[in-house]
Amino acid sequence: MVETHKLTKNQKLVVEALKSAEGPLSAYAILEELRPHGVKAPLQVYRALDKLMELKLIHKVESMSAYVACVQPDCHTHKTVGFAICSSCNGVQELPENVVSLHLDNWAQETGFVRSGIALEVRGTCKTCRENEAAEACC
Amino acid sequence: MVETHKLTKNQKLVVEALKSAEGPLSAYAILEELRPHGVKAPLQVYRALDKLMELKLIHKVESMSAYVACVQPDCHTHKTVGFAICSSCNGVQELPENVVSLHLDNWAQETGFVRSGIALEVRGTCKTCRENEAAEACC
DNA sequence: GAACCAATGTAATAATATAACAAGTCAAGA
DNA sequence: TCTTGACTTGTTATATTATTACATTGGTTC
Repeated sequence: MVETHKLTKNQKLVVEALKSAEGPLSAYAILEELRPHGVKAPLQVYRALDKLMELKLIHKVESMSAYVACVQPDCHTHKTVGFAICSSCNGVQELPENVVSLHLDNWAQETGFVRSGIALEVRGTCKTCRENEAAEACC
Repeated sequence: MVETHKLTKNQKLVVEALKSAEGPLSAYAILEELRPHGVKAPLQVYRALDKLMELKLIHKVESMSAYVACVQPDCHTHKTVGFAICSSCNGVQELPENVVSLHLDNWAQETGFVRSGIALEVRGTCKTCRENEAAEACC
């Protein structure tokens, strides 16, 4: 279990905002949401985000400049992290660790590159949006 | 062969700047480099970048907000693209297509997610930097 | 308490990216 | 040739994302 009780006030606020969000939030979206709770400046959010990423409680979706709470139960132990992002609804699904790593290990060994982390962002259209688009087109 | 002769003036300038660069360049770094050639505004660069990405002649390294010319000979046919980024020197190596795709296909089929593109950014330390660090530490 | 370290608050600014609109270019067809 | 329309361009202004710098607070250790 993660020791969430050690988090500071701002860190708790930020991680809770992300957990209760539908999808990824930008730093400034988080700021707006937390203004009523006394968070006033971008830096307060960014500092909390940095620490939370260090603790592997959240992730940054690089291609969106946005942040998500990790949904996988033992995510803080992951070395491999990926997302599937729907270009239509901006929804994000986490990719299980096993979809990626294997081949990379070989490549890393061959080239002498030592991995510390990975960002995998798959773009596409999710099932729901695809079905909606099909429904609109058919009639 | 790619039809580079169809590129507009700004597009040619931008792609050439990226090709002759050591590593990834930010949009504003490109702008500074091209000022002597009459490029004056960020939008001129961003528009060229957009088109070049559409043509698959260059790629964006999301986690650096920077852009690189594709080095793989048939890169414009790739659906899968990845980079290994050294956290020490910021150098970027392109990952061959075959290191990633397999497992993703299964996952995509299971979840009904239709892929259109992929951004894979592996963080770590490259061989050269690792050796340099080792040399510094040993004595 | 004094010294210290980490977290905080605040203001200012840097870096990255887009919106809005006017104007120029060029090929296809009347 | 003229004109229409799609596309590219130039320019200004502005939005969005992220960091620097510095003063302050709050607890921990000696």
